[in-house]
Amino acid sequence: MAPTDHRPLTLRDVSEASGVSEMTVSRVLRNRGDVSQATRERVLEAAKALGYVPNKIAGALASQRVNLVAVIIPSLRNMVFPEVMSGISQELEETDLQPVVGVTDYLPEKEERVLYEMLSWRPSGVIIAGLEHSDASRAMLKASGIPVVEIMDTDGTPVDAAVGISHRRAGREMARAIIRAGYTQIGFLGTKMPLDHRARKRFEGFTEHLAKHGIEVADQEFYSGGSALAKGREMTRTILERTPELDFLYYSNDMIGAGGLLHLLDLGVDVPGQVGLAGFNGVELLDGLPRKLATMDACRAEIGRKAAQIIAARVADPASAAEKVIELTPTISYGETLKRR
Amino acid sequence: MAPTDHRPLTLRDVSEASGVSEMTVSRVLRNRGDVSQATRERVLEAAKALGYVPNKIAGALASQRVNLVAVIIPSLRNMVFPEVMSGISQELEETDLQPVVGVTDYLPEKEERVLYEMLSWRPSGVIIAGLEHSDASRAMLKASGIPVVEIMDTDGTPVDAAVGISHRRAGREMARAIIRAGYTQIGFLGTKMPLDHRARKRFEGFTEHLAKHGIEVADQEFYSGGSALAKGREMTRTILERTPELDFLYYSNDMIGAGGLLHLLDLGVDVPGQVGLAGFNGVELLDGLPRKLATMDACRAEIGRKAAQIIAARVADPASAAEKVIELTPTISYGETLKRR
DNA sequence: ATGAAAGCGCTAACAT
DNA sequence: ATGTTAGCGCTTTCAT
Repeated sequence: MAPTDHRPLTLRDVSEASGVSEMTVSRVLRNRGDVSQATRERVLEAAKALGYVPNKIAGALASQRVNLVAVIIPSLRNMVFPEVMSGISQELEETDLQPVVGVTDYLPEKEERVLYEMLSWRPSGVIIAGLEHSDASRAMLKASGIPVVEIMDTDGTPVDAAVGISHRRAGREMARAIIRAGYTQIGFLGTKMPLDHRARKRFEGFTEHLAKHGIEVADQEFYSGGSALAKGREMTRTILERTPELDFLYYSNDMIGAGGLLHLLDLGVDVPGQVGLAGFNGVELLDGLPRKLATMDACRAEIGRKAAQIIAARVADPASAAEKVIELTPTISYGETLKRR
Repeated sequence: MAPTDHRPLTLRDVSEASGVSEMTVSRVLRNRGDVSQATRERVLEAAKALGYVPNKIAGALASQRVNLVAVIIPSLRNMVFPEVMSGISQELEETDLQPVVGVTDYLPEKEERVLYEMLSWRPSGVIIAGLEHSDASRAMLKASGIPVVEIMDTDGTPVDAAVGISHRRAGREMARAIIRAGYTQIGFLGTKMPLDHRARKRFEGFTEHLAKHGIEVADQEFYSGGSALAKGREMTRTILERTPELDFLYYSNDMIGAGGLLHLLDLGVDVPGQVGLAGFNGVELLDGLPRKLATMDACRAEIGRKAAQIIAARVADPASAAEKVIELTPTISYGETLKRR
C-alpha cells in the first residue's frame, strides 16, 4: 500500500470530475440558484463517487454565517442538563441550526474560557445556564452581537433574554406547602456548592417564607461528591441523629431526597406522618421508588425548547423583538412524602 | 441609542488600536514567535479594551488546523455516555484539543448525518461509539484521513482503532458466575432496542455460555421508554407472574435491575437466596440501594481517557502507530444479589 | 443556467 | 523583533 497522502477533497476536485465550474458545484451542493437537472445529477454523482465532504470552515468564512448555537451548561452528569439539551435539539431540528455543547463544571473561570472558545467560532446564538457570570463573560456576550438566552433562572437581569423558573419562588412555595401541612421542625439538606446559585436561591426563598411564619430552619447538612443516593442516606442519618426532633427534610435535589427516603423506610420511620420529605427537580427516577417523593418540576425540556425558539426566531429575523424574560411555573408534586391539606 | 451596527472586531482593529502590524498582533494572541515584552503588553491591552475575540474560522482556514475532536455517541440520557465524555474531556484538557459532541439517538441514518456535519468542520480526530456503522459512515471515516477511535466495544473490526470491552465476553462471564452460584432457571430482561448492538452482544455471549451447560434462558421480557426504574419493577412483576420458577434475573442495565430489586424487596422475596439478580454497568446509583446489585463495570471513564490519548498522540505525531484494539477487562461485582462460591 | 473575480479574516513562509 | 505577501476553500456579486 502506497502511503497515499490524504489531501482532503475540495470543490475543485468535484468540479474537475464533473466538468462543471466550482461555482455550479457549490450551487448544487447547497440547493441554491438555478441549476439544470442534468448538471445537478452529474455533480451529485461526482461528489458521491469521490466521497466529497464540504469544508464548512471555508464556507462559513465566505458566507459569514455559522449554523451553530453554543450551549453552555455546568455539567452533563446532572440529568437536568441532558434534558434541557434534548429540548433544545428537538426544537433546532426544525431549523438548520445545530447545538454545540460546552461544559463549565460550575466554575466561572471555566465558563469564561468555554464561552471565549465558543464565541471564537462565531456561532449564530448562545444559550447559557444561569444569570450569574463574570464581568468578562457578560461583556463578551454583549459584544458578540448575537442572540443570547440565559436559561434555568429568572431571578436577576439577563444580558439579552432569559427563560427559566424563579428558584426563590420555588423555595417559597415549597415552604408554604410544608407549613400548610403542619410541619414545624424543618431541616435542609443540600450540596456544598457555593457556586450553584439556583440551589442558593431556592434556599433563600425557602427560609424567607419560613421566617414569615416565625419558623427557622432547625438544622442543615451539606455534602459534596460521591453517589448522591448514598450521600442522601448518610446525611439523613447524620442530621436526624443530631436533631431528632426534625419532622421535615427539604433536599436540594431529588437524588439525595430519594436516598433519604430509602433510609427512613429502612428504619421503619412513618413517612410522611413522622417525617415529611421533599426534593427538587421531578426526575424520572422517582417513579420507581417505593414511595413517591414530593418534588417540584423544573420545566427542563420546556426551558430548552423555548430558548431554542427564541434563538431560531432571532436568527431568522434579527429585528424580531421577543419578551425578554419568560418565567415558567413549576408545579409542585406532593407525591407520598408530604402531607396534603 | 444609535443602532450601532455590530461588525465583529478583526485583527485589523486590534492592529490599528495598538499601532502594530496584524501579523504581530496574531503572534501575541497565539503566543508564537518572538515578540518584545513591550509590544506584547500593548497588544494585549488593546485587544482586551476592544473586547476582541479571535475568529477561529479564519484561523482554521489559514492554518489548516482545527483543534476539535468530534465525539459521536448515541445519547446523553444514558449516564454511560456523560461518564465517557468526562474521561475524554479530562484527558483532552492536557492538550489544546476540544471535544465536540454529536448525538445519534441510536439511529444509523442520524449517525451518518451527524458524522457528515462534524467532518465538514474538519476536526482533528473522531471518537465514535460502536463498531457498527452504515457503509457510507465507514467510508467517510476512512476517507477523512484523521485518527478515528471506535469506543465501547471490541467485538468486531474497527475502521482505525478501538477501545472498549468485549460485550460477548461480559455476557459469558456473567453467565459463568450465575451458573457457578447454582442458579438454573434464568430470565433475561432488556431494552427493546434492536440497534443497541452492545446489549445484543452481551445477550449472545450470555446465552452461548449457558448453552455450554445445557441451560437455556427460561423467559425474556423487553421494554422501551419511560422511567427505567419503574419499568424494571413492572417487567420483573410480569416475568415472575408468567414464569414463577425463575431463580435468576439478568438485566441489560443497572437501572432496570435496581427497579427489579426494589420490587422483590417490597414483595419480601429472599434475594439472592430465592432469586438472584444482576445488571450491567456499575452505575454510581447502586451504592445507595438497600442491597447492592451485582453488576459488571463497563470501564466508562477509562475508555474515554484511552480514546482521547490515542487521538492526542496521533495528532501530535501522525506517524505514531498505536495498538489498533485495546480491550479493557470489566470486573464483575457480586454485590449482595448474586450468591458467591 | 453558468462562469469569473474578489475577498471573508486569518496564518505560513519569507523578508527585513 | 517585526513586517509583507500570498493564499486557505469556499460564497457573494456581477457578468454572460
